[in-house]
Amino acid sequence: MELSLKIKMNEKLFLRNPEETELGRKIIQHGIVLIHKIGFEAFTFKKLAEKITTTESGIYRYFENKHRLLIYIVDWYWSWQEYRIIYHVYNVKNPEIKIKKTIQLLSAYVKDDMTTDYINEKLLYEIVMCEGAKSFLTKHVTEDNKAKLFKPYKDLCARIAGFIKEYNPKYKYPNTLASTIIEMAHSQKFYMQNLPSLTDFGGEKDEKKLVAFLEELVF
Amino acid sequence: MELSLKIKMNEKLFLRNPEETELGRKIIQHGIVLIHKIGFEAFTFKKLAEKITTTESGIYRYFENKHRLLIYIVDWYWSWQEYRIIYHVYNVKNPEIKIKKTIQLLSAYVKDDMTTDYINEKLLYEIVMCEGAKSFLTKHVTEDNKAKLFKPYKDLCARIAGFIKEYNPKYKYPNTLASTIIEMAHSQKFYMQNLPSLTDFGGEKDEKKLVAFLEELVF
DNA sequence: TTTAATAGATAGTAATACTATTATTAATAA
DNA sequence: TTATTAATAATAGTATTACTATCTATTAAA
Repeated sequence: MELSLKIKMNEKLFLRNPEETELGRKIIQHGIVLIHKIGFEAFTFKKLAEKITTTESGIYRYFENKHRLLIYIVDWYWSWQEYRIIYHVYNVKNPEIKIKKTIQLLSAYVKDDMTTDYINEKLLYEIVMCEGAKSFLTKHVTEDNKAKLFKPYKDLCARIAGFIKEYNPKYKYPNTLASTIIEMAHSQKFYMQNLPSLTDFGGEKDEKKLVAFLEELVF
Repeated sequence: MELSLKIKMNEKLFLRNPEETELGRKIIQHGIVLIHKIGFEAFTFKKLAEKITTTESGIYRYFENKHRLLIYIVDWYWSWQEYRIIYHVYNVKNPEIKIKKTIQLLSAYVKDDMTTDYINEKLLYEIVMCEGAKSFLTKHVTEDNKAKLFKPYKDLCARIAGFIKEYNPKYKYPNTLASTIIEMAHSQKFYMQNLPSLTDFGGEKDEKKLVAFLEELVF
């Protein structure tokens, strides 16, 4: 990711850059709203086209298929999360504090943060929670990975692994622990809302216990 | 789950019991083979029908849709894993050994174990690794959960949480830790094979390091 | 001003996810 | 035994999905 507010996206994700045109930004903005509303399975380009008064083929000129659009918005989310972490940890020397801050940022309920005009971070966060794994749980993971489509997720993981290495250079599984933190912050949140018996924080509205659990796991 | 070798499946999962007929068993057996081969997205009842020389509508008489078939086989897998754990932990008193055995069973590469004639556990294990999460990552989780379609997964989680409580009755997050173990045993395995930079055991063929990681996490 | 690129609208196609109907076979009652 | 009913199998049909292709209108650059 780039350290500017504008997140540079992998060019292989789209046929034409959606950031550059009105229609492109509408596709992203309302794509997020619609996927959030009806779920990725029921989401189609035709339905999205109706919402933004364009045609199916209009959207196909930007994205090859709906899966690429999903990866696009999920990638954007991970880059945004990494940006937030870098921002909040800036000038912090103590690696323990860096890790704690990271856990908090990943576990907290996200609100639409208004730094980006056409992306609703709250909805995006819920999409990543419910549909995020579908971006790589496919028969074409390997090709997609070669095309660097999952780079933002891997970058975030590597950054957190870096904090863990700073904290304890001898620890043998920094990457595994980092991906565990990211994944658990999201999937336990999904369980809390949908399958509470898989957690110990069923139905609770705040994330304090989840943060406590993750901190215990790490330290 | 029932303690017999025959796993009793939730009746809401099917329209007619696939265990009771030749065609039904073929649907399960070749359904597993085909989902493993082409992935759940590309899998259709028509393609499966061709493989077992029946018709699409023949399969629809057993399962409402392909998602129900997925839940059926994923549920079978979790019940089978719980059965294996109960079996291997039988007469063991020490909760630490119980947990270690559980971690080993969940992390080990599964081979087709031949106790069941028409289900290939090795393929099923890989399906759960790649497609398992899709059984509950839907807009209808809540209804499915009310219909108890995820009971085998929750039972397994509760059993492992029980071991954790035995080991340390004061620990505050037994269910969360249990679901973390189950999930990480499967998703880290997926990463090892497909996105190795998210782990510290990239490309390795055995699960020793994964077991060590999970044990460090718990103890 | 001409050309070239872009956007928009329309139509078309193969495959998917089903449903409904008809045909066939098996089981049971008169 | 025959007639009736019931269960199962096969066939056909439909709306939607996931695209592709074509044609026209508009805008922008040379």
